[in-house]
Amino acid sequence: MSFQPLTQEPEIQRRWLESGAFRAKRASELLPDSKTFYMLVMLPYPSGRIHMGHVRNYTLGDVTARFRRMRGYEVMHPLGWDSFGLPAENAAIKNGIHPAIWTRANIQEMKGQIQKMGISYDWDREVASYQDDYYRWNQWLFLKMWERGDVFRAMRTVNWCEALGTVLANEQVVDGKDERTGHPVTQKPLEQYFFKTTKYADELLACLDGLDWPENVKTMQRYWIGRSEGARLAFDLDIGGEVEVFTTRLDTLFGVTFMALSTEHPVIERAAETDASLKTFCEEVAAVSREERLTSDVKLGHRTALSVIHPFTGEKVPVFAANYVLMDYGTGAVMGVPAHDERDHEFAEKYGLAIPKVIEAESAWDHGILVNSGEFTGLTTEDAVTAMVAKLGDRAGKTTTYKLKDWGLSRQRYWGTPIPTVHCDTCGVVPEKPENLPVRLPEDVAFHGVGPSPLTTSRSFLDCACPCCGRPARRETDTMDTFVDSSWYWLRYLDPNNSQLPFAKAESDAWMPVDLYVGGIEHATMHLIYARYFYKVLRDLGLASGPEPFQKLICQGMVLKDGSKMSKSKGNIVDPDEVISKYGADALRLFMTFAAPIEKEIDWTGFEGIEGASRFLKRITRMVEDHMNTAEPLPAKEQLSAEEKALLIKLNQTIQRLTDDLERRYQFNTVVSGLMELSNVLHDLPAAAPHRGAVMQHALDAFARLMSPVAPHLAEQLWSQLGHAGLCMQAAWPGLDAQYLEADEVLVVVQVNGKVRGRITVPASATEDQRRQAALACPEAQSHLAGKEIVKVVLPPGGKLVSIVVKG
RNA sequence: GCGCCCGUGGCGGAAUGGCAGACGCCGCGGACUUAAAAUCCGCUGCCGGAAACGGCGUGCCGGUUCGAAUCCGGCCGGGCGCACCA
Repeated sequence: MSFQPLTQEPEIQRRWLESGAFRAKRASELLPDSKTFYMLVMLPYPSGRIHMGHVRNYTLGDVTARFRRMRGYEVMHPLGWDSFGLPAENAAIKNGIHPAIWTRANIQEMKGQIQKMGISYDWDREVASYQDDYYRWNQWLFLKMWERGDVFRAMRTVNWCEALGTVLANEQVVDGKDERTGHPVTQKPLEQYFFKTTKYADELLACLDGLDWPENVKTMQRYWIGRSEGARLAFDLDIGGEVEVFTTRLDTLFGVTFMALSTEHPVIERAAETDASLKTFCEEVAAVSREERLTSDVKLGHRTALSVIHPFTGEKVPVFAANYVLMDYGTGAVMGVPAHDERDHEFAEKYGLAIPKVIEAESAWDHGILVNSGEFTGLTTEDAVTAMVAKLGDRAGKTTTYKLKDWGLSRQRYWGTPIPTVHCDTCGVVPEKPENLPVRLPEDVAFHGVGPSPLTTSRSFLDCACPCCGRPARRETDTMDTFVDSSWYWLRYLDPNNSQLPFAKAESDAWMPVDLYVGGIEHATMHLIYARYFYKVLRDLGLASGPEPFQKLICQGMVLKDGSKMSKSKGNIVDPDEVISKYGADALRLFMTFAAPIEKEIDWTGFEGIEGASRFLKRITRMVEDHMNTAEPLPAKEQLSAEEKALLIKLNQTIQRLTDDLERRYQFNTVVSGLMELSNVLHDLPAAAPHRGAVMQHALDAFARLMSPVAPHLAEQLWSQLGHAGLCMQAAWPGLDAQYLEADEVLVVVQVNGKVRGRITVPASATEDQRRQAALACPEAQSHLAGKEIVKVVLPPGGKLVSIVVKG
């Protein structure tokens, strides 16, 4: 049978599904000595169509899953849908259809496309976050976290659009206006729910060291967590009360000439009530948009009528409101030491403040020895901090702060998991009872695109009984950030039908941690921090074991077209379906695997690459067609011709290399080049080779299995043609035959002073001394040795090279 | 500004301190064909040479080593992330 992917691939996909070959075992079915492998790809958003980024991601995951199955592992390889979020709601506004209908249709469409790729997902484990048997467990976990004190409520500013009467996400705000309608957007404080992620900041930081993740992702997370050791110190206000600062340089305390407070600091807000010009200043700072803040670092300040008292000198220090002090880091207040801090220096120069030097060091911003610092003069930075903390008593203490923020999970939206709390006039905000879950999204809603979330207008949703006192109460209308959905989904795959718990611990103990997680670099911080945080919470709830969910992470590069990202607006999308309907799934998979190393970008320049992949598959097919099946056993090594032996050596070297590439190196592109090299050698075997039939049968049997992870459809077809009854994907990965790993004679390179001057062939069994003698005798080397003194001869391990060092 | 990653033929890339450019794409020559496509055979880093062969060569400069694309230091260029974090 020739290469006819368009008719053959669907047929083979049907055989796979009927045989249940993709099904993963439950914990109870695993044997004590079963080796398991959990292959996970990032949860996709059902936008409507798959794109080349998905194709690349899923192909590489599938190659690994299929390879591990053939290596005898029990493999978990599931997929689901990140199916809550804004686009569905926008589509509902635009087209007048319910988000659920839009979402369901998209999932169906994309699932069909993925199935055409021949990806070996266990579809019985498919989950979708918009379904209530998924999101009820978001709610259940929320209640558990509430009980443990891991959830709290606090004020936070949001992007508020008065004209639309709604809250907007950061990416919806452009130039301080709603990007859709152009209505102005302002900042408005709102009471919202938070997860206490900072509670795990230290552990999240410490555990990074043990993870087999790309270094740049780990670095990004370390920076994101932003641990900083320093001290807190309280200054007394002249009008009573105090202001606490956080500083990493308590040793510079005698250099303080001003106090800079955030415009949102409570002390400033109170002062602004009686100080009109301060109030104006604060409003001006607040009016600066996010983008402007990011591009400009001009320092602005406003001197208040307040002062604080220096704890050692007793001098009065003026208090400023300043735009460069962030309310949500440290205490929102900074002690200004212009001589030893770059930002404070700029500020002091601008406002004419004194800049007294109190540290002697190489540069102004370095640690050093204290000067002009009273009794602390002469101490080092480190000793001074300790001494000052001791002297200041209750007023100061060493402390650690983080850039990591608590996770604000409230969204004022319809299409998300309802937060399971109730507002009661008597009891306040109280959690819903677990037995009342799920709190379902109401159906009696309309989508206008104006005004608050439809949840706030649905009587059937709003009206409820207080879980504490039973009196009429109002349901919470905030829904959860969709990052909650994606923070534990891989555990639900393990037990998708459990109606008692989000998942059974036996299942997570059997499969966790995930052995390989593949996805885009864009999730380096947010998703991958939230997911790690959730896993630690789940562990502390007794639901999961182990500190970390994802042992190995690979971030695959983007698929580009002519150097830029494929997007609808640019009109440069290459549709995977089109490629499959012309070349077949195997050709696309092969090209995606071969084109570049996994972490690099691929530029889809044209169809040359896919043509090449298709050509290779045709060549392989022809080779099997031209071969006559035989049951004749492989003859002993001594009986084989030189070419036949060479072929078997190449075969075994290829098996060894591919196994290492797939098992240890996760280097997929060289798997394909290895297959191509082997096919070239098979192709070159002379027609008259004495044992051609048996040798080719042996080699092709192995070849079909070696190509099976990358081009599984054609591998099945060839496997059948080669006379095998079962599925190739269920056959064992080829083993190594040690006698064919090395040739009888090996090539040895001869270097003179580091340059290659000759090549000799010696028996594989040659001793070091024999190799040395043969190298020295080699004529090409001789011409470079004549008249020179041999200083030494180096024979590195491996025996493939002799390095001669000469002088004169 | 700070941090991380990456610089190899016309292109994608290979080389796990040991023959730089595997494998593929493009291109060129040939076979088959009335012709074309497909397929098959061959060539293809640069300079010199008819060839044998020689020289140069992995962004640049230096170092370690018998030996460096690979390790170390400095610089140049590109990408990504963070960005007033006290």
